[in-house]
Amino acid sequence: MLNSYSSADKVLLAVDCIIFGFDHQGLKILLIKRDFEPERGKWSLIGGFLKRDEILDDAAIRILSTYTGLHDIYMEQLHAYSEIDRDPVDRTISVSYYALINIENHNEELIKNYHAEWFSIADAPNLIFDHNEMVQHAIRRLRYRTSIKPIGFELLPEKFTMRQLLELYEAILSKELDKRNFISKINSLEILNKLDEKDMQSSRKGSYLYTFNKEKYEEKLLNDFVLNL
Amino acid sequence: MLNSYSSADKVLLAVDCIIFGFDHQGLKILLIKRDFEPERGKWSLIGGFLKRDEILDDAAIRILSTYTGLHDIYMEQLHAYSEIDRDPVDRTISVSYYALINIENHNEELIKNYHAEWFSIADAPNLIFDHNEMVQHAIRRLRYRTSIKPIGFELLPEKFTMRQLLELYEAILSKELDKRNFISKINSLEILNKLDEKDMQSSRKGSYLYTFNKEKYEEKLLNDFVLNL
DNA sequence: GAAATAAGTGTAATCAATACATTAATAAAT
DNA sequence: ATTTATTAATGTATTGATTACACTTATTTC
Repeated sequence: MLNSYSSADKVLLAVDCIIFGFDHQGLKILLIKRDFEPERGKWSLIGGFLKRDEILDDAAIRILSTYTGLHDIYMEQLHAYSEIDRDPVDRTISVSYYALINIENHNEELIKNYHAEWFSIADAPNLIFDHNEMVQHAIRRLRYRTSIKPIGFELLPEKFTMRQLLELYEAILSKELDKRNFISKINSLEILNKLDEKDMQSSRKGSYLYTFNKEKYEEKLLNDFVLNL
Repeated sequence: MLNSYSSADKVLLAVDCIIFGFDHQGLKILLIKRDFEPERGKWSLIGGFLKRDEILDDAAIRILSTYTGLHDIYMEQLHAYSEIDRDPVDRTISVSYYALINIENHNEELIKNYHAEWFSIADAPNLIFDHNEMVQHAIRRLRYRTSIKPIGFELLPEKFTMRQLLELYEAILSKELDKRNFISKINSLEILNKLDEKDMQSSRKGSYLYTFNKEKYEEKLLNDFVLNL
């Protein structure tokens, strides 16, 4: 039995993560100021190299948790980028992943230590290598995903109002949605729990808080429903 | 300036192609009997290793054309597979691509020389490594793609009948479609040219042949339409 | 010219998506 | 205590899209 494919070239394999978060200002991504060459001091996605004894999904999870302290996060592989000189140092193929996180949950300490920062999608700085392209690609995928599955719950705090949910969808799809139609569609999915509790921040009247009902959602998923907003 | 990321591990990067074809028997994939170790003699997707000076898309194109003689074929990257021992010889990450080809156009000679063969999706043999999973994944993607863009034209001969088109969609989606509704939906897209010519193979009456109108299609694409079958 | 075969065609019924405006609840101000 | 300001909550009618469904036509073969 052989123990190598002798003629083939080996390459470096990197993982880059597009980390989406959401707050009252809209949809954001987490970027880091590179502290090593090349391109030291420029903004970049967070990333790292795949280890010999590690699968890509685990590398993505490791990288995400190193920089944010978060575990059990929704991540999805996006695409492999392989332009010859995309990284000038060495031939590196990068596999991108995107993650959705609740912006309140991450570890502030870590983010500070790594010189990471949240940027609104609209005014994110220019990024190194092909990272701008990766971000655009991830936004498209996020929009698509959102249109077929109610994915956005990962981006909200555990308890949220209908308005927050509406604004999240508006941010992701970057279009205005009709409030009444939105609410009735969401309600028709029957994947939310309406709490007795109200959020009094937003108005005099106060608005009911909801939680995402994961069991009902999983149940529904079997009959792969579509959310047409 | 550095000239390597010294601490990172290098790996082999392979490309595997799921090649779809279509004929009167339905949807098919092209498989090859491996003539090298490991798993010599077993069925496999066609694939190869990424070269140092090559991007993934080009590797996929090179591999496809080596085995089929075809050029200018629709291919799309699918997913990177990275289980540690997916290939027992050496740590190999594989990026899958799928292609749609007109089954009549490939080079029979080449296919024979390489011991490649077309198999109906339903009765394809068991494949090496994680190739079965790759195929399943590709079928899902093909279905999805078909539902949002009229992609299937790549799989038909240049001139085709409505029945052939209908049967192609039925094969891809693996469900029956209503003939009248299908035809009126396709017609409403206005992306076909109806020829004066008839195909007399299929019936006494003969059925009109159509060609795909690429210009009209490109025009339509701008307003990203959806094909809801 | 009768029989066989697949092609070609239209409508009504149902379901889904959209557009749209008023009342309700409460806190703050006076 | 009353008024004012603010956002939450709610339903319906219209339009558009999707589905279900059956008969006639053209042609070849016998």
